[in-house]
Amino acid sequence: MAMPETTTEVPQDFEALKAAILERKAQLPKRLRQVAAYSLDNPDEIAFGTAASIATSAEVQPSTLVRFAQHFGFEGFSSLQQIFRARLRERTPGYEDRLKALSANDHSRLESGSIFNGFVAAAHRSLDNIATSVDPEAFERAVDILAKADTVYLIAKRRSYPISSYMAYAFGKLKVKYQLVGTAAGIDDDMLAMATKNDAAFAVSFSPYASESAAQARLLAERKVPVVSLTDSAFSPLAESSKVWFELVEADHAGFRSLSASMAFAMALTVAIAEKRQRLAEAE
Amino acid sequence: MAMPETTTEVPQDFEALKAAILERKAQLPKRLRQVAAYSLDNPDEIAFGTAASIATSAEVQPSTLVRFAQHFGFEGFSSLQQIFRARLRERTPGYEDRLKALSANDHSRLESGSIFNGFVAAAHRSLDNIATSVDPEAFERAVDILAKADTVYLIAKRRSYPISSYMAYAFGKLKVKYQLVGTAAGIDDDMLAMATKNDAAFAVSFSPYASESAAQARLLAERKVPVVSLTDSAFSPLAESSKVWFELVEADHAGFRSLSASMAFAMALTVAIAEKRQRLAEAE
DNA sequence: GTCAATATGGAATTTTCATTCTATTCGTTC
DNA sequence: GAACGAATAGAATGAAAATTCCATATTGAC
Repeated sequence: MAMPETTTEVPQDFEALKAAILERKAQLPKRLRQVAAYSLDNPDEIAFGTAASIATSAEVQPSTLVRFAQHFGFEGFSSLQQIFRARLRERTPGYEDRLKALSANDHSRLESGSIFNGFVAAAHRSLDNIATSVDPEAFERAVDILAKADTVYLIAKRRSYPISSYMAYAFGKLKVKYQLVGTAAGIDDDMLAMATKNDAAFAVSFSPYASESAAQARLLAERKVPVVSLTDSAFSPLAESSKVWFELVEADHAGFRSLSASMAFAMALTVAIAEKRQRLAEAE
Repeated sequence: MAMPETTTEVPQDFEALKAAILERKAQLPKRLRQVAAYSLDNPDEIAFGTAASIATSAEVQPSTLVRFAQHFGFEGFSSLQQIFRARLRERTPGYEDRLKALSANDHSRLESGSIFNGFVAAAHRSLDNIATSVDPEAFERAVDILAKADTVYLIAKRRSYPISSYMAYAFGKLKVKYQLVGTAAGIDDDMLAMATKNDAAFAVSFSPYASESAAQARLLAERKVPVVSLTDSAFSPLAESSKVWFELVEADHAGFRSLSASMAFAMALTVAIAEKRQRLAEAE
């Protein structure tokens, strides 16, 4: 066999390997590129899995893994795997060390660093908060209402718009009928006019409240469309129109409120609804 | 598969195993105690080694390792080894448990509760990850590029759209000129045609990649408009068009990736840009 | 000191896994 | 559009590893 090992250097550590993969990714054939992407996206899997399990997960054949390794000068898949294992050995992933990593990767040294750290910390605080402030039974009721709805109307403006736009994306993927309300001012009310009591709405609004959202929620409530809402205050005008409502106070940094907890909440709600829908559909 | 042990509980994570070992260490026979000590002193070896290599290193027989594992209720050595591997694999062990500990508000009792907990834990993990994976100097460069831009073009589709829609909202409040690209397909290119090298773009794209986003970023890059991007893989087609790019892998729950870390990143970037702009304006 | 129960060492066995081999597909070039 | 070469899938192979088994040693009780 003609060994190209004198010309091409075999990467000896993970960084070198990563660089080599990125450099040559463009010229790699389809399946090998697939492996290349998988290996950099899921390095832990490569480290621990067996050739067979990795192959399944990356949707290639085991033999492809071997060929991939040989392409980069390794003798076989096993010797390539050593690189991925060494990577985990080197950096101690203990929890205590992880916190130190924050200061080792010292953002605060640089001008914008403290801003970055501040937002990450605020997001953490928000998430800690959410676990205690959301009542699981209310959550269950909310899921129930929205899962039984024919179409889910998503109401959100301004700062809460990203939340509902995520939900819209996810609902689309999950095949849940929805209407995103809050884009163009004019057509909103026409949309809402079509809602019946077999539908339901999910409204998000944080202070300062967008008065339209509250008005739209009230409109729906009057027409017996059940409304679930997420706000940052029990005094929110949304609360009174809602069958179920959640109070979720996001932590802030420099006056800018985090959205991480709301986002996590929205994802959980979305997936829980989709799951419940599936169960309901199967029960029929 | 082993029968579900009714009398002795099999430790399911490293912490539980460690506790069990320490508790029963005194009553263990000589060789098993030897293994116990070795396993807690060299957990990485257990994770990566083979039964034979570990046996040699711990100066026992391979069969002793199997006996040791069975002593603690595992089926064999391999299943015990999984615990040691999981310890290295899980980026931040502790959050799932911490949430369970918070079970005064016991979500997991209810159906949708575990979904909720799962997403909160995933968000926490993502945030831990972001602190280590974002290079502060790259962040600084990104802020610099975008702060000096006349107009910031925000490019995002699908799952990343909520990110840029938040940035759009915040930029509006902060009086930073921006253009949100990604709403209606038709007018996007006309918008981008107006971009000059005095502008800049921020593109977000996660796999599966929206090819439009990549194409638009390339278009801008060709016209010397500096592009900063946020992706979840070095393989993202965005990376090659970007002056600065960030790789940010969000943790997932049940296959749904969190957005919390990206959101925190976006907020930090937005505010950092606005702040820098103000400083630049004052300096004039 | 003897017996029984438990623990241990080391070989035998079985299982699992990486690698190799070959037929087939895919993509190019002439 | 035919023919060649590269790339790939999937089964076959052989090596390595985990586990089991059994003979021997050690420990503790009476």
